[in-house]
Amino acid sequence: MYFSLSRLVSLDVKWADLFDTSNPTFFDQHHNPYYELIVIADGTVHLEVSESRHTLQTGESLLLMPWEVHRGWNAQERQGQFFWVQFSCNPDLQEFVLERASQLHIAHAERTELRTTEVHREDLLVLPRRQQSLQRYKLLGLFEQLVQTMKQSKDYFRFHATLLLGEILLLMAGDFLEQRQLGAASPASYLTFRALADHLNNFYESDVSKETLERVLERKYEYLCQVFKKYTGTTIHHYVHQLKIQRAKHLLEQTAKSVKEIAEEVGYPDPFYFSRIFKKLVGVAPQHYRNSKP
DNA sequence: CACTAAATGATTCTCCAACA
DNA sequence: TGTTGGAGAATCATTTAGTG
Repeated sequence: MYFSLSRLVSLDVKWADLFDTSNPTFFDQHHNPYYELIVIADGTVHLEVSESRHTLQTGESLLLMPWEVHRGWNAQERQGQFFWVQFSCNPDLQEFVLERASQLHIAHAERTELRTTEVHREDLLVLPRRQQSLQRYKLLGLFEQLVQTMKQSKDYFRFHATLLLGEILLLMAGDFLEQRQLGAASPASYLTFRALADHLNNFYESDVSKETLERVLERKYEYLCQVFKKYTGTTIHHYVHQLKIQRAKHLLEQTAKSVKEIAEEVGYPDPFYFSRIFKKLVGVAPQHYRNSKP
């Protein structure tokens, strides 16, 4: 079973601690209103979670859903210690159906965020319900820090705890990716795409013609379009317009420059054309946009 | 998989005029 | 000063077929 976590999530650590299974309450029923992540710190832990019984070794992790009932079992065997953290998460974790291994690849590299203000897609972290970490000491180290942080309750400890939890989740998701032997090498086309996007980001107001792009990147334009579309879902010039308009909006709000000057500055020699594009992308004409802002 | 050539359809861009 | 619209030319985007 797998879960996906949105990149745009807000996390909140509720509590974290180290639990020793010699504590007699280990065999009582436990449940809580939050997500709970358990990582075995030492020894073996026998844990029963809603009817299914797990035997977890050091470094293994188990992700519990809110209100999921869990308790220890197998009282005969000696058991160890585990870290746990309870957290809330918005949006919630989604159950993730992993049909093909390639889905992970898509989550990892297929679409990329550009430098515009709009969010084109959410990258999802994929977290397995149960997993043995490849970097168990790093994981346990992070947990140790998390528990310390929550105990000290000073400075920005809640903020720090959130970052630590994020790092823990990222580490686990990264491990999972690696275990799938995916996400290792970036394809060459991705590097081409990066170079292209960098060029657009830097020169969008001056020179992004077909010829220049071919010359700078030493690839045929047809290919560049193909690659750009593949990673972003949009076209080169649509992206350039977005960059220009984004800057124009800023200039309209923050300066007293005329529309004509702004058009010139962001890369539209023809102010008539600038107006038209602005209207198309923003919904209102430049001057109206400026007037509507306080 | 990375890339090119060629063909074709799509859109963007320029320039002009009319109007608020 | 700024917005909107049209017409035609210039560019751009996409597809298909093909190479190593």
